[in-house]
Amino acid sequence: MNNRVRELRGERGWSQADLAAHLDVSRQTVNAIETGKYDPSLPLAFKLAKLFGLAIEAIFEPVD
Amino acid sequence: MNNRVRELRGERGWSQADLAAHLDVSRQTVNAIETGKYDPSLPLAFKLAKLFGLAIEAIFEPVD
DNA sequence: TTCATGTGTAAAGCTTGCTTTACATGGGCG
DNA sequence: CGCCCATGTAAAGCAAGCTTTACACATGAA
Repeated sequence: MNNRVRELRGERGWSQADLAAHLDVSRQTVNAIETGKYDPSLPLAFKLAKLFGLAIEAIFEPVD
Repeated sequence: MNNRVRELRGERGWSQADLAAHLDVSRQTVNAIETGKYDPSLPLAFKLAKLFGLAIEAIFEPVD
């Protein structure tokens, strides 16, 4: 699963810690998602989509 | 998180076992998602969306 | 140089997602 | 009645998501 989280975060000038605070998760979780260590849960994917004002499909892409 | 999986499955005349086979998961996993025991992973949500020809947002709704 | 900030990573531990096996119930059909 | 099918649920176990604490490194500013 590829994602555009780092790019979208960068557009807003946010640090990983800033984004983590907005999502109410740890900074390590944001880092793990950005670096592809694991995929977010579905609820967290929805939080990201809402925060960035995008559809989940516009942020995440199943790589198969 | 509410979802329309049971409804969408019903429209196709599929059993939980049928849907599970299409998704390559166990029947118990389909049942657990339909009965709200837990949410699917993001990759499984993408599989459901693709199978039903819908956006993830059209199947799942964060209840908050 | 010293310090703060941002990022990457690691370990231990808890919770959630998913598996296999198994049993119970209800409905329809012979 | 006896049988099949669909569904619900439970237990045990493994994998994935997320936490806290902690350390390393790079960059930029004082």
